[in-house]
Amino acid sequence: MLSVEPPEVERGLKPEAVLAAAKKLFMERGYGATSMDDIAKRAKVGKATVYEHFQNKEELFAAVVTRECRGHSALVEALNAGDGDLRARLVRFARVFLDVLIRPDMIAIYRTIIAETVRAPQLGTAFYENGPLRVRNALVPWLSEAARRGELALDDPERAAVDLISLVRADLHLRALFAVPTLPGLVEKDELARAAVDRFLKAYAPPVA
Amino acid sequence: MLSVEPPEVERGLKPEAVLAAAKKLFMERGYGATSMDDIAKRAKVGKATVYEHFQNKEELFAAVVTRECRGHSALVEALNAGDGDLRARLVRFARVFLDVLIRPDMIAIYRTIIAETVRAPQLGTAFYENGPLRVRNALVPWLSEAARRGELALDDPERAAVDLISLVRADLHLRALFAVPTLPGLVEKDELARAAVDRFLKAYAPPVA
DNA sequence: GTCTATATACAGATAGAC
DNA sequence: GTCTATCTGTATATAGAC
Repeated sequence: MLSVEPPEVERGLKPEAVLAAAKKLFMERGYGATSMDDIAKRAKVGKATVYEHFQNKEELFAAVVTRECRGHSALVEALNAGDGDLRARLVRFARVFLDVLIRPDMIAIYRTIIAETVRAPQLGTAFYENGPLRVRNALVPWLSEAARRGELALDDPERAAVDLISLVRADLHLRALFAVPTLPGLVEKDELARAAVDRFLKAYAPPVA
Repeated sequence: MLSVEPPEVERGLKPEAVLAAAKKLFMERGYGATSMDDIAKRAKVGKATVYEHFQNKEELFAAVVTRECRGHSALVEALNAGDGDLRARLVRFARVFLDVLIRPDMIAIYRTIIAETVRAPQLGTAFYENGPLRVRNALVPWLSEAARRGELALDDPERAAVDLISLVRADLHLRALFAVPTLPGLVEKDELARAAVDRFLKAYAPPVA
C-alpha cells in the first residue's frame, strides 16, 4: 500500500528549516535587524511554529551559533591529514586556514557573534573556545613534535601556534570584517600562505650550530 | 553690565552632550539595542533636540564613529616620538599598541563597528582606513629606513609592518572581542611586547654575512 | 504541531508650543 | 533651539482554531 503520509524522514524537518532560515538571515543582516517574522516567512512556516521549537529569539540565535562552531572542524581535520615535510604541512594548513577564515559565511558568523558579545558575553566566549581556540590547540602537539625532532626552536608551543596563526591571518581578517574591498584571489592566497610559513620558519629556526 | 545670558562657551554644548551620551550607549549596548529615547534621556535633552542636530540615528552613529577614529592617533604619534635603538623603539611601539588595542572602550568601538558593517559596509571601510591602516602606514617609512641601514632584511615594508602588528596583536584582540576572561595585566603586557618584537627581529634579521 | 490573527510594547521620527 | 506630546510602523510573543 502506498502511503501519502509524510515519511519518517520528515520528522524534525520544520525545525531544520527554521534553523536554516535563521542562520541565513542572522548572518546577512545581523541579530537586531532580523525579525522572527522574517525567519518564519523564509522558512515557510507560521511564526508560532518557530516559537514551538525555540523559546525565544535569543535561544534560536544560540542554536544557530552552536551549529556554526563546527565550521572550524574542517581545519582541525586538515591538520592531521596528509604527509610531507614540516614546511609542506604548514603551508597546507595555512592555505586551508586562509580559505576558511575569509569565506563570506565565516566572516558573517564572526561579525554577528562579536556584535552580540556586547550583551551576551558567554556566547562569545563559547564560540571562541569551540572555534579559534580548538584550531590553536590542535597545532600545539604537532609543533611540539617538530621541536623534539630539532626542526624548530621553541620553548612555548602554544605561543608558537598563536604566532603561526597570526602571521597567516595578517591583516586579512580585519579587512574582511570591515568590508575593505581588496581581498586576495586563489593564486594570491597560495602565495600568502607560503610567505607566511617561510617567515614563521625563520622566526623559529633552530640555531645553525 | 553683567549678562545672565549663557556665555559663548556654551555654544554647541547640547550637541556635545548628545554625542557623549550616544558614544557611551552605542559602545555599551550596541547600535540596535540603543534607542534615541535612551540617548536623549542620558544627555538630559528632549528627543527632538537630538533630531535637531542629527538627521537620524544612522547619522548620529556615524558622527560618533568618525570621532573615535582618532583614538588611533595616539599610536601614530608614539611612533615618531622618542629615540633609542631599533629594538627599543619597536618595543615602545608594541607596548602602546597592546595597551590601546585591548582597552575596553577600543574593544567596544571595534565590536560596534564590525556589527554595523553588515548593513553599512562603507562605515567599516572608513574606520579601517582611518584607524588600523594609518597605524600600519606610519610604520612603513620607519621600517624601510631600518632596512636601508642594514638592520632589517625586507623587500616588502608594508608586509613587514603587517607582520609586526600581527605578532604583537597575537590572539589578544580576538580574545577581547569575544570577551574571553583572561587578559594580560600590566607586567604581562611588557613581557608580551618584548617577546613579540624579538620574534619579529629574528624573522627579519639580515643574513649574518 | 501548525497555522492566522492579535495583544502589547516600544522604536524612530515629527508637530507645535515656548 | 528646546521641549512635551504624539503619530506611525513594526517588533516580540501568544491565543485559539484546526
